[in-house]
Amino acid sequence: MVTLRQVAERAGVSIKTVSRIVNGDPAVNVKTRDFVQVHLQNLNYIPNQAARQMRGAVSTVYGLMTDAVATTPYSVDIVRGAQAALIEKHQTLLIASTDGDAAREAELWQTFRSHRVAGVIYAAMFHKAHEVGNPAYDQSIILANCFAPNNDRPSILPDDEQGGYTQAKHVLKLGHRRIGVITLSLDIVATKLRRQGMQRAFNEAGVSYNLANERRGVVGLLDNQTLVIFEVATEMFKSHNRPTAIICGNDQIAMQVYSAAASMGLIIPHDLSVIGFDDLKLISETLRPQLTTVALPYYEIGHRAVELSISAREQDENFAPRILIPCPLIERKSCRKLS
Amino acid sequence: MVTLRQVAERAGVSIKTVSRIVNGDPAVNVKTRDFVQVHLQNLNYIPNQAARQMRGAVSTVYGLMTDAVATTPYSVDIVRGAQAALIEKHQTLLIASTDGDAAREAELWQTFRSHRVAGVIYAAMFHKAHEVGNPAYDQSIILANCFAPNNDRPSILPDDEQGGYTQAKHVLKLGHRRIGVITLSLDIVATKLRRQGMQRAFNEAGVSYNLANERRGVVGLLDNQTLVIFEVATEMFKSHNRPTAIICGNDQIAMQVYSAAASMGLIIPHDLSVIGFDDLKLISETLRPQLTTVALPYYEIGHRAVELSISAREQDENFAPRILIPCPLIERKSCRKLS
DNA sequence: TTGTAGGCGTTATCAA
DNA sequence: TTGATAACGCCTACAA
Repeated sequence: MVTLRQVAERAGVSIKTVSRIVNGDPAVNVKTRDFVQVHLQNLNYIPNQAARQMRGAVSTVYGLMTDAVATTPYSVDIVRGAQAALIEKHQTLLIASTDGDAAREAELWQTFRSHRVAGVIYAAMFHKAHEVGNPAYDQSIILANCFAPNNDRPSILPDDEQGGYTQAKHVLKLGHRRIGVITLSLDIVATKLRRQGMQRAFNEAGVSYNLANERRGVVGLLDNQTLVIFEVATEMFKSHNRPTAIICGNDQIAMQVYSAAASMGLIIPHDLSVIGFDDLKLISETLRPQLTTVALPYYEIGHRAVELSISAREQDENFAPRILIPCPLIERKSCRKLS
Repeated sequence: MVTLRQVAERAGVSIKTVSRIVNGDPAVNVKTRDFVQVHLQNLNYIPNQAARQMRGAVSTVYGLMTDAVATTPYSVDIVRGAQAALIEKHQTLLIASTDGDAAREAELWQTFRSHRVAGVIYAAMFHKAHEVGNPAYDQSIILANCFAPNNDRPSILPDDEQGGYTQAKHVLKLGHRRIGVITLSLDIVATKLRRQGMQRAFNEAGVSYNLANERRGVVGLLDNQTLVIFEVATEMFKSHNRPTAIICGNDQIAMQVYSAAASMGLIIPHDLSVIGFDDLKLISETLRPQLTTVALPYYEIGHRAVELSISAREQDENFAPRILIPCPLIERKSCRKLS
């Protein structure tokens, strides 16, 4: 690798002069600059980050730690969002996955420390609590799509309460009153929050939220039991008072509802309105009719997490905001207005 | 950050002694070792990678460059595979995305060079040719899910020819003879390769591959035109000689075929066998019946790419193997044996 | 406007 | 078995 010294020798100037030029210091003669720049080009000089950083400069590398267990495929958009935010600032991203293993996580904190990363984002692949297992990491840690049990760390989260509200509000506004709900498992954070949101929407509309119309689904993406939804939906449709709209805990559930509806001869959205959650485009854009749903703002979460990480460096250690990112309604073709 | 010097002072030994202990040099008195190790622990010493690397050690960081345009959600498994392979070797991964922009790519080569990464993997999100745009990167570059137009770089690719063969072989073996094919766009590499594979299977079975049964689909995942498949399939089913099996270019196409079949009252697999490609679990495991398909081995591709990168460091510059990873058949419930 | 000296944290060399 | 010294490439402080 070419060093400043080598360029300096070729150009017949001092190391410092070359350094100035590389770093755009204006205090340098234009002629010298142009002259040296040619050599810089010819030798294809690239500054050595390690050396720069050792000299005391702030690291240009951020760390991103993920727990890639039971991954939903679109949650990697968190990573994309983070990358995008970082590239704007000419920073780079060191990435690693714990696979949900605490020992691995501990190792990774060491690794990140060893690289003196400027900050780290811990990103969970679904919304949950996570106690960061680092005994002694001293830079900023931002939680993305997860939160500290004691709320003592900055975190960026999807606003699931608002998401549930948005789902319910949408179908209510379209005039639906007999509304079925098929949720994810009750033990995940998002389910509870969304239900609160739905209840709020029902209250506002002066409709009582009828638990009897709620069914519990299954969360596991890779879980064969998701097929259970088909039965659940079918049973709902057989009811003498069958719902005119179904609110689903995610798009996969909605997909099953489509199947169940088709098998009973119900036409969506004419006979039945369906609204999903997540906006898994693979599903939402491929279903016929395309699925109206509420999106999980993963990209935005990653993006904001990086911004927060950067700004956190100037905060004191009690800095622990909890930032909620809205889940937008994505209107497509699966809901109709009752007249 | 704690340095060797600080530990040395505390322990009352020389810097070099501490260094020896940190690096597991056996030439050190056991007593000294134990004694110093206590201080190492107490002060929570972590070696500074930048300093180590500057001293001339080999970098422990690899670079991964992706082109995240029009991403299929599961192709990120390439990244997972790469991470897994790297963690086994206690290496880390610097990651960045070009977004398909050549200027950005050029910048990234500089960045990677600047960090003196030990090697880089360029991973495409779908199988294609890619001319690496690096004027002067001198370490090993491995192409994952893509290949150099001149075949002058090592690359790891899915064996699409074998994948197509596997699809066709499967339905032929089940006794199907009237077989419809809905491909991806013809301008992508995979389509041509898979068709060759299908033709090979047909030849082996002594059946002629009838182009009249082939329809061209659309590749764009985010493309509304995928809905066109529904019409294509419906038209096929209306034919007086309707196919008993459909080979699909991907699982999304298969999903559309399911819809079309349902709307015509055809039961899968009784009236129609369907085989997909990609194994997008979100779809393949959620469809009813679950979809028989051929998987794209993304994880494996990422894993092998890293292994290749590591071994490539000892090769001369003409090292340019082209390694094909098989696409395995994932048998589920959507195909039946004709009796 | 340009250059010199020194030091960042680590490891290799050589000496004790 | 241990330690002093130099060097890696860069940048800051200071001087010319």
